[in-house]
Amino acid sequence: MHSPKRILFLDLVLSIFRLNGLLIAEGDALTEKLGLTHARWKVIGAIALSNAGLTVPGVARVLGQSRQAVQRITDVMVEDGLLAYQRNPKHKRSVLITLTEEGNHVYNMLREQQDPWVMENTQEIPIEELDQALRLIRRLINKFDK
Amino acid sequence: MHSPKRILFLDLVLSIFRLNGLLIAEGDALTEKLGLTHARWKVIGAIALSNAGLTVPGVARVLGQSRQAVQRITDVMVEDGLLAYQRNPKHKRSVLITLTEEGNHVYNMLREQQDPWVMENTQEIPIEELDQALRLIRRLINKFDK
DNA sequence: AGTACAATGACAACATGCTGACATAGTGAA
DNA sequence: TTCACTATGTCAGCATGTTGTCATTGTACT
Repeated sequence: MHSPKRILFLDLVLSIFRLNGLLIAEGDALTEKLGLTHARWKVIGAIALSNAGLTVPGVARVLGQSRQAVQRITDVMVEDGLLAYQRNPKHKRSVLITLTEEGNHVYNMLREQQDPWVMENTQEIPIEELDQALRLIRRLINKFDK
Repeated sequence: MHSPKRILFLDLVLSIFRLNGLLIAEGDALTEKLGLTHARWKVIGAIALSNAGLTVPGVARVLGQSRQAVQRITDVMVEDGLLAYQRNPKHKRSVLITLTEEGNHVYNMLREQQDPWVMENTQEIPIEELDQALRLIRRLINKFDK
């Protein structure tokens, strides 16, 4: 039962693993000077993009990770002065995470690094191809994320 | 500079992270009964697919990982009786990894689990879409892997 | 109100990945 | 042959992810 589709799908899965590793390495290299790691810019990005403010489990849900993993990262980032915990009117213990002034500054620098990187790597790729690939990946995400 | 392409690409990157996590979870669930983890079936798969026999750094190159990470996994799998190290005529210290009888058995069971899973998850996806997505991902892999 | 269930923080154990460092083995060029 | 460079095994430290557990807080239903 070596249907072409089977081979293709397994190849796709392995390629996702591979690309994931490479993207993490790219992200780490890109943000090394900012003192960030991939785990940290994922968190910073999630918080920066949220208007209302996020709790730790909220960030975890956005990123599709365990709340414990996110908690560990945010605790360190608060120590480092990038994030701050603020009282949450909706919950006695579950605080809201916000970017400090320094966190905002780092986020802006992150954007400055990221923009040319994106440009460089999508230049010769038609937007339709990106769109199609994204749609397939989203389809798979929905299939596995219930 | 919020071009659609920029947004699209960042979205794609985040989706790859997300799908990667979900695929690992799927793989772990699928192979739990076999006593495997995602790190182990990646290694088993790489070795099973190689004709000539692979060394530890060889597996690492195939999987795009550090040789140290692979070494740690294979050492445990040898202890568990799934893999065996064999003398390498080409190198005094760098042994070849082979599947033991039990390793082969586990690999076959892995295939039996995997096949219906692949079927189930690709049923309504046209083969052309899979192919296009794979090609884009390969293109990105080549861009980042030098 | 009371009670069961879900969500959260906190801590621990563990699996995996990375890099760095060092000794040894293999390779290729002078 | 000799010597520099690369490849490999090995050990260590660290970052990040997962799951499990327990106490506490929120929520929803009766």
